[in-house]
Amino acid sequence: MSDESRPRGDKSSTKSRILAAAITLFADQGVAATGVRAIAAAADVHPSLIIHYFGTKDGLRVACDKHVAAFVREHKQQVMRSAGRFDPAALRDLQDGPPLLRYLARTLADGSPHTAALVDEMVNDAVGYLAEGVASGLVRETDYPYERAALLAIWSLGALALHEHVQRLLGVDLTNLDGVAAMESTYGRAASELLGNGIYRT
Amino acid sequence: MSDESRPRGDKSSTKSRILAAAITLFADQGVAATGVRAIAAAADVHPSLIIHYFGTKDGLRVACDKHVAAFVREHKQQVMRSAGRFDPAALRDLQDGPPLLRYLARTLADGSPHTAALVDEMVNDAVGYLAEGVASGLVRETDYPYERAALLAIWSLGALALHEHVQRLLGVDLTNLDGVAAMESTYGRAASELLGNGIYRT
DNA sequence: ACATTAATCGAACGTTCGTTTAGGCTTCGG
DNA sequence: CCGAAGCCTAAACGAACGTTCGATTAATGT
Repeated sequence: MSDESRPRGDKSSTKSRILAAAITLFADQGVAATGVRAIAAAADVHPSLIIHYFGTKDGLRVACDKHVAAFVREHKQQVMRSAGRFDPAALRDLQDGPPLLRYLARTLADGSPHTAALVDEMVNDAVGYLAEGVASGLVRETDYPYERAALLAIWSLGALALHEHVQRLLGVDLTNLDGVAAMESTYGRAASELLGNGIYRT
Repeated sequence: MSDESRPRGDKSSTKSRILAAAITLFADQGVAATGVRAIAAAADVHPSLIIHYFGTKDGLRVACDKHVAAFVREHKQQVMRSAGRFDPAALRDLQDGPPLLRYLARTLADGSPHTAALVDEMVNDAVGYLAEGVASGLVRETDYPYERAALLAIWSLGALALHEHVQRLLGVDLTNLDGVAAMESTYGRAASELLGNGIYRT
């Protein structure tokens, strides 16, 4: 490999290689079940280097949280599939790299402060989106706009958290899908019908 | 001769005390983050006794899965709150004892075979319930009854899995609620509106 | 009364955990 | 050239992990 611009190996990449490996393993097995040694092996570095860079294992977890949160903040609408508009191209970044959405799904259920803040932001954004929809006549009015937005967000993110079950039941992988495929999928079809008409006959 | 020898101490059942402690701690901290020693201390028994009864820690986890699954099977409709009918009295058992719903919420996201089977059952039951609703004219028809049932189940269970966020956003604790309170809650109100009318203006 | 069996404890096993400490290399400014 | 600085490794620490083994106690069958 050619590396001459940076000191040892790849400099800027080592830290992010650790981060990527950590996100992958945390997403796959959970944080508590993943040891620093396994992460180090996956990143091809020495375990103590992780401590050197991130201080502690929990520091690494926080760094992962922040990294994923930063990414999701840039692609909020795409993550909230069932209630938003789609920009398929923006999700291309998800196809490669560490499984950020699977990591998010993990931490949604595990509960981290950063994820909680992220969810709060998404709900507030959803309130705005839905208000725009109401103003343009596309979305029904409601007496409880905040609660409606919160519930839509919960349902979207809950489905993401249970993506294994969604995959098994509906054959759709919510963590590995771009927006177009989501709308054309079984999940998207059923969601459109439910949110379009409701279930109860009027 | 079949069942019991109740030799030592008081112990209505030491085994079930261990099970209850394990469910509580697993629900609170996750399986991987909970040690057998902590469970043993909570159940006030010696750690090796857990191994003696359940063979291995994973055997204990499986026993917890089965125990929770058995309980949920008896109260299926109550767990699937947003899509079903309610029998408030049947949930009284949840107020005391180990936090079975919190444990279920954990394993829904963590993924265990028993939980997956349980979810599959609930979806199939929901198909039946919804078909009855259609027959009685209460529920809209659909071209995709299975997908609709699956998605409703996913949303209900997903909200349960994200109960911490639901609590924070809507002030409702889905793991500690009986059916009536669920319908009167912010969550129930928003869910009724969404599933009743949909969001999109027709 | 005695042998049997189940229930429970106490102590230790070997492993893995997260972390610490010390020190090699490499690169580079003076 | 040299010493400082940064990247990274090697070896080891104490604690906690899941588990094993053997002994002790109490109920049961005969």
